Amino acid sequence: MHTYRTHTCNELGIEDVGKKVKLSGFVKTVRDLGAMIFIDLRDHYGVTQLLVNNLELIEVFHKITVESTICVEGEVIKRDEENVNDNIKTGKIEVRVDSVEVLSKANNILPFQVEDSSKVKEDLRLEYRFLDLRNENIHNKIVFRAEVLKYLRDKMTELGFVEVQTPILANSSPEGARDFLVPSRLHPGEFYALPQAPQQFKQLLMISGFDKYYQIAPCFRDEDPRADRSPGEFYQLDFEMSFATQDDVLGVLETVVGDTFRHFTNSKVTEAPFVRIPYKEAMDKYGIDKPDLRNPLVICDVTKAFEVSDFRAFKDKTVKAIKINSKDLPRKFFDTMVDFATEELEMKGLAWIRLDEASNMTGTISRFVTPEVLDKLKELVDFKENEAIFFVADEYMKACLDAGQIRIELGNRLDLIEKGVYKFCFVNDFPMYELDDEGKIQFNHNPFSMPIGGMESLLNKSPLDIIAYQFDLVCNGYELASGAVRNHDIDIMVKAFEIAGYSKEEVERRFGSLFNAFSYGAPPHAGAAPGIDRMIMLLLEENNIREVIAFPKNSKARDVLMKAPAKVTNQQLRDVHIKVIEQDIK
RNA sequence: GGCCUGGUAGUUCAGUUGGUUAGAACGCUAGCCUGUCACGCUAGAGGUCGUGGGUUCGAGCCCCAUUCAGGUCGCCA
Repeated sequence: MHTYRTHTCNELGIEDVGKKVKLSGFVKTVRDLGAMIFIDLRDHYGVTQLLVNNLELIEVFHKITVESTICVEGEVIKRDEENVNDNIKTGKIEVRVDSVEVLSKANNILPFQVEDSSKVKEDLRLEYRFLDLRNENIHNKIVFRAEVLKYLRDKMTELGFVEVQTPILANSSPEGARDFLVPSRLHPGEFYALPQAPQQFKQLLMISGFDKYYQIAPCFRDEDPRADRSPGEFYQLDFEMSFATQDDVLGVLETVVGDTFRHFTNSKVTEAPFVRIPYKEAMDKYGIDKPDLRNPLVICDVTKAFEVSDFRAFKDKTVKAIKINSKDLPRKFFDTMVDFATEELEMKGLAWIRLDEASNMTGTISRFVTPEVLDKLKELVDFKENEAIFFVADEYMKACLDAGQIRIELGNRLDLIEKGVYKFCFVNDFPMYELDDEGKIQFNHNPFSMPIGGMESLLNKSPLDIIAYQFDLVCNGYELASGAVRNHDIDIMVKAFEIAGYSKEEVERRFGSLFNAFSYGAPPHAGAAPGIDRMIMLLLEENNIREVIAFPKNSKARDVLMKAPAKVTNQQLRDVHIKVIEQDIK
């Protein structure tokens, strides 16, 4: 019977010496010593060294190019002690080749060498992703991803969740990111949309009584990418629970995500319960809704200290302060921070003062810091010798956000970020509504979230003061999951949409199916969705999400390997009743 | 859509104030080599300096436009 191999390239050891074996794989390297040639043969599993020392075969091997696939037969021989290679598992033996068959020849000039593909320009790597993925390190990230996926599935199953697959050809949801549209052939002028998340389906599943649903769900959003955000498509561990409270969902996240991080890394991982930081507090203390808790710096509000001051730049402003240890810091450090603030962040300025070891004060606003103000600062932030304070003054939210960026930059420049640790927290109590650019009230997060206090809050509170059962799971400054207690009460939902300016008829029209389903008995339910790509990226300590995706799009959302998107034939367009506007094509 | 950075050999990069024939390493081709494992040694081929215009006696280098890429802001319920 014909076979390609008796063993993989990671299998043979000292116990196999003397065996006749057959191996297949890729030619990784050729070391030609004249009367003998060494070949490293690579497959998915590992590497085995081949020895060719017969004259006829040497002639054949001279024609074999690197990265070709070959099949060899030969005998396993023991390497002498001094020739053992401890870098590979099969390093104690080699296979002396008796015959070879070239299965598929590779071009002699490769677009790049597989061994250093990670240094190559990304576009070229992606165009030849099939070669790039032969590189052991890159290959292993995809294998690692498979292990994480299996672990997540096992974990969710263990916790009693049922995996249900929801449609890919779905409907357009008017809220949120732009949809990817799919024209319908059978229904001229109508479109499917690829789901931005299985949000409405999973809520329907709760109404169907599935109690605990999960899915490793593809999500599609037509938005611009970031280093940590895959363009177009990404995967979420989407789950939803019936008769569940916010704490029930947070508990599942703590277990599933926490255990996953503990299982796949040796780093320190936050123990449950993860700290819960209300949105307002996150903005006050960290100036961001996804704080990196590895950074020890905390923002303080010192508005009160300057109330007594006549420093005009701070007059009637919120003043935020970040205190650092400034011992041995050169003056230049402060100047470059000011440059960063004004140039990178386009802030109006960045004030600072410092106290030397003798408590002498210097800094850009030292002459405005009267003894009275200084006393107040000492009281508010415990300001001492050998410390410095950076000040950000602006209208409240802008001051928070700017101070947040300064905090991050100081953490990096002063090398304060704790290493080898995953610090989790929940940010909860997000506001239900916010103002858009025109000052109109709109949903801040998910329109299907339950307001805390229910109908009573909607009726009695000012919209911007209403808080939702809406939360994020944050890890080292990355938003890892978003979740909420859903609004399952039809009256509350109508009211919630009314506040955002939607009539009952409009809600019925846009979310008709879900709206209708809520009229037939809905369990209170809640859920969340951790981002899988981002989780794997964190586990592998990658800062580019494309490294953990087998066939990623480039940062212009193009698949440079398969050449998508691409033009289609006129017949295909006619089939789906689409006419392309020529002026739109450059 | 805005801003920042970049595009030089198959790949990664260097290229001085604008000045002779644009270099290096790896890869490739040919040759030598019986213990290599990033093998070594010798020789060789390989370039529209992203593209188009301009300034100049002269442009890889300066100016303008454009394109592609990476990052970032907007955006991401």
